[in-house]
Amino acid sequence: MPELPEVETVRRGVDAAFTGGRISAAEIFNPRAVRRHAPGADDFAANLRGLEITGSGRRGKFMWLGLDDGRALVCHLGMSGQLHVVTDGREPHRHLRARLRFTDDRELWFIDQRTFGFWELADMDGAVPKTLGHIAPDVFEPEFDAAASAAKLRTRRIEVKKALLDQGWISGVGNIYADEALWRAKLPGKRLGERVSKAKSLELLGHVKDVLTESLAVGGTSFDELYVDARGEAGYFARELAVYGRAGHPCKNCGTTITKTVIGDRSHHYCPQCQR
DNA sequence: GGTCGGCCCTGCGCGC
DNA sequence: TGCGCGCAGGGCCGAC
Repeated sequence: MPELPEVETVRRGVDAAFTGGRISAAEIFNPRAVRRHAPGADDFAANLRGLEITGSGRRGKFMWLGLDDGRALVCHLGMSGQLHVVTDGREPHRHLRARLRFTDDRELWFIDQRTFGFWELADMDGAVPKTLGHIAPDVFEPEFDAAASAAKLRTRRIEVKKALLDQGWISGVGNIYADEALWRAKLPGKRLGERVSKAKSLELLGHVKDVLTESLAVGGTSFDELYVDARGEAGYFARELAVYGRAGHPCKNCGTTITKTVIGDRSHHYCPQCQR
């Protein structure tokens, strides 16, 4: 599932391929892909025609392509979304939801099996699209304030695992890296935010940044064909995971069997010995 | 304002 | 073999 490292890996690939490129046509094959564009898919496609890509950006799991009319094409990959740079005229993928054609005959494909991802057009508000105003800065942004974020966590009456998935508090963290950061911090995911010490809150945020950094360095986490980068290549962080997807296996720290439970309707993997 | 639960969706694995 | 069910989960929305 694409979280921050996977989205950033994709963004870099798309940025390198298409910055300076001009869109000759846009095609929407599944209207769900542009469900946030109220005037509909045809209008969405018409808006993009003839525009040039000026660059790209990212906040958390959202990425966008800057457009020369001052707006942005915001992309969220959802659970299974992929952006592919296509140069070889291959046959359309069965889950191809949208496609941009460029004047040099290259194409940007939006493939999304589960259709939780989407594209939208947004005006910019400074450096970030207006529609992302409710998304908190991620740990790599200069605006991210670790001390303030730690303090905010300590006001919350929800489990810390749930808080990590709240993109309004800290963005870019999904189920995989939330579990990994909690294990590194030796913090039980069920503990309420208000019961986490100041030092532990800061330590947790440090582990969030570390695990995201390490994953980004190897191209993110791939479990199956649902995540590959813009060139179609898998990431290698799955082999580094300590708890996520390792229920029934020994903890890499103490040997205790990793346990799987549910917090906030999402799976949670942890070491019952280390995370007490 | 904060929290919670339900919904969207598709493919896979499992049990019968 | 084939069918039905549960599961995976990010973000949004309405309800409380």
